[in-house]
Amino acid sequence: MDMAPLHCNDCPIRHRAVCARCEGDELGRLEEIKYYRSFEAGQTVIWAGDRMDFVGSVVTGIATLTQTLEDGRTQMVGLLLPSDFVGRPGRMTAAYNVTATTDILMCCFRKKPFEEVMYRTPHIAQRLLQMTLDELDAAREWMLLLGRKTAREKIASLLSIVARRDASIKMMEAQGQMAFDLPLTREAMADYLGLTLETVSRQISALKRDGVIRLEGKRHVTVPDMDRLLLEAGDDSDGGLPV
Amino acid sequence: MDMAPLHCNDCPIRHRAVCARCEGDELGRLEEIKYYRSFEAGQTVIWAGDRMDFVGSVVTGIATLTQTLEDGRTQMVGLLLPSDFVGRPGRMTAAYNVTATTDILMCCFRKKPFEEVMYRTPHIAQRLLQMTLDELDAAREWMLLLGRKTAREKIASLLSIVARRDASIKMMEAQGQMAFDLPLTREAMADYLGLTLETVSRQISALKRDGVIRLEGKRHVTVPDMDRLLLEAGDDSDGGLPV
DNA sequence: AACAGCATTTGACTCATATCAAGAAAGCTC
DNA sequence: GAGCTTTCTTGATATGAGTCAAATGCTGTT
Repeated sequence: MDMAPLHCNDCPIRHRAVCARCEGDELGRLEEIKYYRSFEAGQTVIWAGDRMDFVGSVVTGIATLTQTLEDGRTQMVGLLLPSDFVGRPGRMTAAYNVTATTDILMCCFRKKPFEEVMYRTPHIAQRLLQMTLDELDAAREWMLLLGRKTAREKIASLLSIVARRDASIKMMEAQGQMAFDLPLTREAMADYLGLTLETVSRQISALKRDGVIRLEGKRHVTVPDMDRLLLEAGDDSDGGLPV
Repeated sequence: MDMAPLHCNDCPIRHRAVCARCEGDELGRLEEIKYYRSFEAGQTVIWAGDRMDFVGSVVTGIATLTQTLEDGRTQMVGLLLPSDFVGRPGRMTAAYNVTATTDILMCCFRKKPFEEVMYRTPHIAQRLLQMTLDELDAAREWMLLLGRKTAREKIASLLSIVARRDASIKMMEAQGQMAFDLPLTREAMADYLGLTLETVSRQISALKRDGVIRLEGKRHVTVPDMDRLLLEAGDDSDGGLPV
């Protein structure tokens, strides 16, 4: 089970989260009002439409934002990784379902006190603006994927994003041979990519058959040649998200 | 041809744009550094990847943000209406193509001076954060549309968004019978919805045949029953974007 | 070891949308 | 207003991804 860090200075997301630009006093104000919550894999953090009286950051683990149509069709609209921010200052109700994909630990603030601190602390609003702009860019990249890419390109894109992120955590370049774990089930991948889980499965098999990837178990992926994968993803060479 | 307002107080987007929360002094600082540019329908404002040394707001007219894959497939990722902001403080190059769909007038600021004013003026950053969060919500709504809606639902969704926006400009409720002009060609609609222009045309014909809409000319749409259109759009009842 | 419960893969078939092609309508230019 | 060009509509056909169904493989349980 995750242990909550006692002090912000020991926090693994200290320099990437909404608090990243705060120092000394400013950090102190946040530290005073923060509290931790944890959720088990599979648990729902919030339902769309529910009253939401807190905001917060993912400290460890992975969560998803999803939207659904009345008849149950669902689309993932965000993948929340450590340091990502949940909730919107100035809004009463949640706009999306937030679900824990793995066990997660969140650093939370009641909305009201957070808003007050934010208005007194430009560094928080500045950092939140920067993070929101990054999310907007990521959302627009996904719009291109959802609207115009083929199933194979969608899968290759998802794999290369996961590979890139994994590389950035390990502080390596995303090139040559790479290996990583998929943090999502086939169904979650389908919801992310706007596909059915059968199509996801078939396309992963096809990429395997064509030597673009190798699989050990269902979740561990090896990419012998990152450039080849990027080619399959169909992005132009200056490629995509810097995740 | 559009005339640029001499003073911000006469500006049609004074209370909706990035300057909305500024008064007196704050507004003065922006007024000092602003300048106007206009573009004709069809002109490209910026190409993705180009160096971008200004930011600005659309004052009148409509522009689009698009992304493209190498082979020419293109996806619209944003529709810029009056008061929408273009460009990102802190970034060197444009991330998307910006194209004028109609003649447009833009209120621009060189990026450097704007950034300096913004850091001294919390009201600007606050307003920009709010606008960016709204855009992110809109982008996520579009992700649901692109990933999970049928062609018919996509068209109905676009029509209802245009109808709603038109109503909000005219300060009316979006219900009962409504009439408005489509600001986009069939091709632009296709790029927005992740469809081909033939499919757009067919689905519009189908909605007409089924009595959901009426057409006068290619561009003028009458919706006899807004609720029926919303039903066709497939959103749940608490429905979508408040554009 | 046998079994239950999932997640995943694979197969056969269907269907929605894309593609290719032609024609009609609307807008412009001279 | 004749002759362009561009935009839009419609038809015939192809195809990629969805649907329905069954089989396989894993995980954990008793």
